[in-house]
Amino acid sequence: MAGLRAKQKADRARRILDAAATLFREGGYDSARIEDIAEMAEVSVGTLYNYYQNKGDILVATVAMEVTEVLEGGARIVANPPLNVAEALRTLIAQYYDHSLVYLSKEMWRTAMAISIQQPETPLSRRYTELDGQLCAQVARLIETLQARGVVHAGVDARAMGEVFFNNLNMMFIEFCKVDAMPLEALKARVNAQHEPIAALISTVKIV
Amino acid sequence: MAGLRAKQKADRARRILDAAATLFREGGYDSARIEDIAEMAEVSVGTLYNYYQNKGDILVATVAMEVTEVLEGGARIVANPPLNVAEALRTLIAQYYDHSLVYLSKEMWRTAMAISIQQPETPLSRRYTELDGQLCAQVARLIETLQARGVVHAGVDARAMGEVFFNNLNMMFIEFCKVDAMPLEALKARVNAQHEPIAALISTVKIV
DNA sequence: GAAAAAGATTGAACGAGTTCATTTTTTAAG
DNA sequence: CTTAAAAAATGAACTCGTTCAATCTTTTTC
Repeated sequence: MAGLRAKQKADRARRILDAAATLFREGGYDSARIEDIAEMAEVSVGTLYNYYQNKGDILVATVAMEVTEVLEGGARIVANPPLNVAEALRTLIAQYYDHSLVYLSKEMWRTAMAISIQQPETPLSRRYTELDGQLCAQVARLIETLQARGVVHAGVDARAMGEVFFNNLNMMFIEFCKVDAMPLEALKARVNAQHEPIAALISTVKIV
Repeated sequence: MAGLRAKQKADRARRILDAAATLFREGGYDSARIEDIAEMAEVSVGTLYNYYQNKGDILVATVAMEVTEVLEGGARIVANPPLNVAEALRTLIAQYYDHSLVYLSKEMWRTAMAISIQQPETPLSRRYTELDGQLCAQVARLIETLQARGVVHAGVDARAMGEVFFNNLNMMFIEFCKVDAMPLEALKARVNAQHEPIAALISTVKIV
């Protein structure tokens, strides 16, 4: 048997992640005790720490999976976007926002974002930051694509524009997660209100 | 004697805040133990918790004072800004960024931002969020002022534009705090590179 | 297939933030 | 001035994340 050890290792890692995700979603991050997660995953507390550096890492790992999925969906939109700046942005951003609460609660997002800010040198925080960078690049690519198709004025700095759009939608998402009562639609409406006038400025097509 | 109690109370609150700020700056947030802060402030651990809900609150209180100062400096710039969009933005943002590291370390900022995201319902986190809102409004007011003086095209949505500029500079500041090696000048250069092309779009004055 | 080496697991012990029943101090009332 | 009531201070005890020396399991060696 070539990989009994490797097999057990993969199995345990997955069990821990599943147990943690379940408990985080059920009662929130703080209420899920390491001991509980270990028990549900059928490993000891010490073993859990062989797989993840600390409690936060487990959460960030969960969030990283979610972001990876969103990136894939976003790539499809960027490959063939609506040929209208405001609408293209709305479509891509809706893809991001709509997926965000499928597997994760606002509280989980808040905790994950807080961790990635507070301990940026952790391997999984680095990964989270890197995924953020990819999302940012994706928005920039959208603007570049629109520019290549003549929908955005040639003189516009697509890269800078994309970064600013991304930082805005990201910051607005943080604010959204801070207010439990705020619905997704309100977030989308507010971001659209910010982006639409700017989209009009860089657009070659005038909307009536 | 009307206010012995009130006087002692104010005195203790200040002593705790001073002690905490000193220890946070010296060795970082995590290394400063509650017991150490209490000892330096000459109160017991329990008393400290009568004045602040938790360790994070003490830090957020410190940061809130810093932001308040920055807001005052910003108001002077907005009242009489350079009559050039890119330059006006640069000036206001330099005021924000340059003050940011005078009293606080990047690590303190990271921790404070993380706390205000993670526990947004805490009184002092609310205060921090409110101050953020005031900074945002200040940037919007800058654009409005420039528009009123004819430097920004009349058709531009100054409010939306200001919010987007602010969210961008705020997000970039978070990234800046995540990388210990990054100097202030690099941050300002990157943000300027993002804002300058947009400033050109909304500006009535063309730069050669 | 037995023994040694390497790799993982374990849970008791530790550290630091937080709580709360008790004690002390201040104010108000008689 | 004495005493009762209110407010605040105190620190030992508690919780929970984290560590690490001892133990067990898997792999490699001969």
